[in-house]
Amino acid sequence: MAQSDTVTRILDTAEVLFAERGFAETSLRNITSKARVNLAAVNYHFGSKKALIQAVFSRYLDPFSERFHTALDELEAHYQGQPIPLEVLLETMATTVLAVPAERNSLKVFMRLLGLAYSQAQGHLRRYIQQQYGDVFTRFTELVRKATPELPDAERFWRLHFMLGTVIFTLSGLDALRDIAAKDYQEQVTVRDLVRRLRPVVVAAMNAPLPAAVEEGNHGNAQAS
Amino acid sequence: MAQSDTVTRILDTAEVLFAERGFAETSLRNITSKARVNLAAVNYHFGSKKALIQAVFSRYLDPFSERFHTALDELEAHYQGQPIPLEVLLETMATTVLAVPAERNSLKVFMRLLGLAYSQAQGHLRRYIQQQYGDVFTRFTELVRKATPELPDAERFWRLHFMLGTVIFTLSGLDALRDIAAKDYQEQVTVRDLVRRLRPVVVAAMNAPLPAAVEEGNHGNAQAS
DNA sequence: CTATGTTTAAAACACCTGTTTTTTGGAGGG
DNA sequence: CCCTCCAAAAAACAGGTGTTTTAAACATAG
Repeated sequence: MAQSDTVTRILDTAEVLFAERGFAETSLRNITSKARVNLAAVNYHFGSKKALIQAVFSRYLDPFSERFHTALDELEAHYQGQPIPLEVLLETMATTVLAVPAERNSLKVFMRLLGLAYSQAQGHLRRYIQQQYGDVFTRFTELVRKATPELPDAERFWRLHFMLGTVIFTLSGLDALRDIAAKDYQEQVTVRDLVRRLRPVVVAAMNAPLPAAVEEGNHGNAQAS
Repeated sequence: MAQSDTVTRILDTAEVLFAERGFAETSLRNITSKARVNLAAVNYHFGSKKALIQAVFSRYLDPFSERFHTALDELEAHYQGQPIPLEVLLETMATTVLAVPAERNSLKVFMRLLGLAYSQAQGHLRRYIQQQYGDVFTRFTELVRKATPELPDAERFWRLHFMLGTVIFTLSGLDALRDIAAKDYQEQVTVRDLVRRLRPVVVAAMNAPLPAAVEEGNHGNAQAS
């Protein structure tokens, strides 16, 4: 019983503190004392603080990766080689992302962690995520490519990252934004409400007209919706 | 000569290291040794590390705030009470942002700093920026409101922050993204190129159709472009 | 030239960091 | 019963942190 109870208590506490304050600002003593666990337990069970950070991510990303793969399997089976519409792909991704933390902690923590993975230095983390979960992302982008054949590859690449920024930035900074929004519009916004607002914005952004060419006159300015 | 040279050397070095590694991961000894300045000089000239961080931001945001205010003055004078088109507002903001670091360090540093201000814990920084430069942002959003009268207030609020996330996320994580992009598309992307790509995406996102209503049937789904 | 106030330099301070080692506790299996 | 094994607790370690203090150098005004 006390077997792996310590491990999960460490993980549960660590993910919350990491999400709240970042990695460098969260000490092992913060974690272990709040988890009511001995300080040495972290290095005993995980080996190092870096390994603990990666373990926190794995506990979210492993289920996500698996669920998303099977969801894409089903989509591909259903569409039988035909390109899957962009809206369906985005909807599937959103659904999967929303489903994962439901069985764990809050979605907010998950998003904050993703945001930190990008913004904090922590080179080891980006490398770990890249080589551990890069294939899911690659598979998804390939499907998006088939769904938007009119988009130049580079343009699609950048727009996907634009939208990644939108989602991560919004949902990871949700608490602060929610405060401002509540102050100005006295409206209690939920995550699902935000996702509802995000959908048309993301679709419109992906379908935006191509930018004006850099050198020659404004050709290639056709509406793509 | 050695008068305020120490101060600027500290600021020049600090902003680069902060942008590269974040605030907590950058020690005063890192800064002072690289700037070839005595350790105590930081606390002597700035008072504390927090104050140094704020000083780094002020050196960017003070010129930006001033330039942006005068740019908006000119716009308002030119349009004489008529609503300023959204594209013009966005273009003006982009131009001002691009103009500020031209006389200082690179734009990349400026954007990284902005991203850190949001993502890092550092509550004092958000508070400082809010009460120091909040009025410029308020003025801008008010102009955007007049430019997009068909948008509900809450919707416009969220879309502005969606786009803020896009820009900050993209430009602050530019190095990492540039590496990936170069690997896949062997295309050396510049900041100005990215801004060119961002323009139609941001405009399309702001003009996206309203989201489906949350409770009742799908009314309120009118195209807003 | 002597004072005075300001800037640098060096050292010390008190504290916190991640990690390692040593010691203790308590189940199972022979 | 003893003994091994594994987890937990306590303590120690080596090093880094922001900040403060002390001492020296310097310029400038009286």
